[in-house]
Amino acid sequence: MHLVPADRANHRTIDGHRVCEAIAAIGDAEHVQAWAERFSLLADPGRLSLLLALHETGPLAVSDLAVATGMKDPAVSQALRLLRAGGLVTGDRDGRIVRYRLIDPAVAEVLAHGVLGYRE
Amino acid sequence: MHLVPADRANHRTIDGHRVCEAIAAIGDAEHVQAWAERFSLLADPGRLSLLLALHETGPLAVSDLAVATGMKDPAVSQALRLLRAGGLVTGDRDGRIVRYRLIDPAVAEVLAHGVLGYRE
DNA sequence: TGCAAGCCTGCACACCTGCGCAGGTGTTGC
DNA sequence: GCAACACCTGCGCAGGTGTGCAGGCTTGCA
Repeated sequence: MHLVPADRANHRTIDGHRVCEAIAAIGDAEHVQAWAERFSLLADPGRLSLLLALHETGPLAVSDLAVATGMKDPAVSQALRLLRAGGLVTGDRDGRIVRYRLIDPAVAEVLAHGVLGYRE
Repeated sequence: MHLVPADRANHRTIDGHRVCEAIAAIGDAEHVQAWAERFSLLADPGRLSLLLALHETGPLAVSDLAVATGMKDPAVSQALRLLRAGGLVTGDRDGRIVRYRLIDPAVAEVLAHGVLGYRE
């Protein structure tokens, strides 16, 4: 395996073959970037609380989310906008109420196996 | 279930019982905070690449990680310091070489079931 | 029609973060 | 001792991020 890009080939390495394995493990840069952005959305307690509520409880209105999380409604709205821009949630309008729900299966998996799976 | 804290009890709610379910789903604030910090560490492409390399390949030296990720060694060192402070990795010194490895099982789970599980 | 509920937006503020450079510490080998 | 190597640290810059407030928009109901 010669996965080391040409611009780094002249660097010294300690375990050359392990470097190639590591490059293979990291994989596509765009894939890593996409996941980093996902995790960035999960990295705020407010947004994480919103996602947990939506994941476990299902469709919820903005004002109910505000009460459940203790956030103010502009903050909830702003957080949901970011989550919607990232493709993690979507909102269904019902009159003057908008109910949001989680639509990203990968994030749902992370919440289930990670956050909810490791709380004692 | 009356899980709504007293300071929010006077707010109007759309689905009162769902709010309580949501509060139960969110759980402990410290737990959410701890996971938000974990995700914050995963939210950088550089750190995420390092963690993927360590997770799949095992113990790796700093300079090898720099070659594998294309980062400069101060950046790798800085990233590893943050990951170490967060309890995600640890380093074993062998002479002038320090080999790092992933020690957080929850993060390993997220990497396996999330990042690596959802790449097609 | 008038009013309130529900939700969204814009703006300004302080804060934090990642990065690169230069330089430092400790170890190995000549 | 001296030089090369592996790794770490401090500093400053640029850029992004969360937050609060005030206000606007649309919908539903009397």
